[in-house]
Amino acid sequence: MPKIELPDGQVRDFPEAETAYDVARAISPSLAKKALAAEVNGKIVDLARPVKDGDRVKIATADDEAGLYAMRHTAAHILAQAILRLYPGTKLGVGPVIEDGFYYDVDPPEPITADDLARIEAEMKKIIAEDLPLVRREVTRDEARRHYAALGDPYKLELIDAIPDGDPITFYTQGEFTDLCRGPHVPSTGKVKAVKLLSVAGAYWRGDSRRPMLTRIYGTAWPSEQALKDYLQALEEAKARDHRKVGKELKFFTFAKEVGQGLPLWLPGGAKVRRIIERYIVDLEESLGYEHVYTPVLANLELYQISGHYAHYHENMYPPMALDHETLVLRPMNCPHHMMIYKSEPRSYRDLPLKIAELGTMFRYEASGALTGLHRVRGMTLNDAHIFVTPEQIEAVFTEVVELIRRVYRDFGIDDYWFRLSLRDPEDTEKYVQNDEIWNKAEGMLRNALRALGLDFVEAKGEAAFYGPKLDVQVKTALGKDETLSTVQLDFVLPERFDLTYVGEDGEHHRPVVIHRGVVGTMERFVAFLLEKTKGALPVWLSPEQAVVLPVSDRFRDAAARVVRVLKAGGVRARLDARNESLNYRIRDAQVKKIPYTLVVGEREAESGTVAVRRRGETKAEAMPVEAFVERIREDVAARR
RNA sequence: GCCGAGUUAGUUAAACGGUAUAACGGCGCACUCGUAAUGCGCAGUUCGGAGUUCGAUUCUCCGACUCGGCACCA
Repeated sequence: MPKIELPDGQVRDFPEAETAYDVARAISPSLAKKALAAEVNGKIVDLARPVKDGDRVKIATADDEAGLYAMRHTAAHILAQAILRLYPGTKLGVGPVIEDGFYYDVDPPEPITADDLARIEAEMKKIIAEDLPLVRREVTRDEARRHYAALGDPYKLELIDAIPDGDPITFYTQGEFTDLCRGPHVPSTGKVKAVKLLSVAGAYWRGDSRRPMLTRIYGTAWPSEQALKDYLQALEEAKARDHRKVGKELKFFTFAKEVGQGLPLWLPGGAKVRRIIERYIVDLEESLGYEHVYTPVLANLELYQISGHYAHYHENMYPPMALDHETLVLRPMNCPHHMMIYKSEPRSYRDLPLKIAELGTMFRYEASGALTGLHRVRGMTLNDAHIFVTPEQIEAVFTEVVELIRRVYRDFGIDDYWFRLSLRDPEDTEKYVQNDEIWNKAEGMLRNALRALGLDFVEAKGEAAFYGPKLDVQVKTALGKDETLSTVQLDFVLPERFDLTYVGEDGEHHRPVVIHRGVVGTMERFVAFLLEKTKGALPVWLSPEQAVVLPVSDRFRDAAARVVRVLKAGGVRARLDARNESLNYRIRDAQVKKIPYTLVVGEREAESGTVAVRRRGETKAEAMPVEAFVERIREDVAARR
């Protein structure tokens, strides 16, 4: 007589119930119909799984994460089944659920391209219409191996071998198709309501670039056609925010193959925004005791051999140039130069923390396939600083930097971000400087400081810099990809390698610790992020043009020009648009160009010394004296609106 | 770098292997206009190279770049 605890906390008797599905049926027939999976004691399982006395059971429908998960997981199996029907002999990799969808990695006997997706999708719809039940079966390792040996599928065999001893090995069968899978799944293929295949791409087997490349097919699945349609529309809207599109329309930046891949040209509008951001951050940092410097983008290779960059990072560096008696490299990072500034004179504990900052331009040889607009480039300028501290100062300075980051994000209106503590992968001996003691110490310190700050953060193994762990501040791009905007890194390695010292209170030499930090990050990525966040409608304080002044007709051209002069004298970035076009045309143009304020000057305004002010995105205009408008802009800028 | 798909005017797009187009933008002319597109006119080496063909924007090959992923990463 199983007594089952339901999500609302009530405990009920389900005399006949053997499975989660029985529980759903006993609660209500309509729930049984909608049921896709179940959560039993917090674990997502098939509806057909047995329940026992004392279990906590929640029936999952398409409205629940668990239900959607099971549905998309089954959709992945349907995809694999469809591919096997159309491309017999295809070998299967993995087919997991991802955010908003699923994919399956396959190795077909003939290439599958985007043109084939419609066919595969049609076959999937057939399988859904067949409403094939999914049957779970636990198998022995031997049986599983025999199954895939017979099919000649090396990938599944490898997956079987990777399952730890003692873990159950399960097969799910739907119709003629059986897949190695831990589940859970919906009860039958007909429960998958709306599917669509989105794209096809190459993906290395097990994420390893030394291993074969499989064909990955991405798809999405939703509980209804309408939900699918809404999702596809959201995808389209996301594309409209893409900084590559917006940046092109607003003429913020461009690329030219004659200049080079991944080397952006900042056009006047983008350059203006960048300069505003640069002035903002330099002023702010100087007010906090940072000292801004300039150092060259080239350096002797030796500098990067001392730092260890050449050993650990040379694949991302442009190759050395041997000239005269020097061998030079383009710098991929600014740190070594700042180490040399530290070393340029003896330092005392009284000098610390010493904050050396620079808008440092650097060049990294990024893989060609990684380049994406301004998000990933080969030439970039970083809002960089290196803070030299005593070991005792680490936590206080780290905290101060995190607070600076939060302040800057507030000023830019960025509120959707999260912290990632990036740690080394101790297994990866090639990437990371070897010194267990230092790593453990550094990682422990960061973790403690974050806890003391009371910040939520996720830990990510293998994301650290080669010389130390770091705190990354993560945001999402318009297309939904995670990206690092800011970073704070703890470094015990460079001070050693450069033999940095300071004289302590005791008169002895001590080793400082370096904190690397980028707050605004690279100007390229930051501006790209702002463009995507605002869809190009930048706040007044950042807009390259804050106001455009439109004379109603030529008769008011002089009056409008006078207004522009007053605005400019008042510090407003204003422009006259007296083109031989209709007023409506020029208003539309100003809206399309996302200019915050459009000012119309006609007879009424010319006589009274006013302007008719229309805000971006609004249709009503408000008349005010020119001086009042200047004041309004000043308020906007002061409030960083 | 790897897998796949693309590349036509400043931009977005069209053109069975048979005269290269349209819209927007730009420029010129007319209109002198009151809050999201006034009318008319003007301007083009189909990414580069090679090949197939009587003839290539279209087919084939090579290269460059862009896009979607993977790997890498601020």
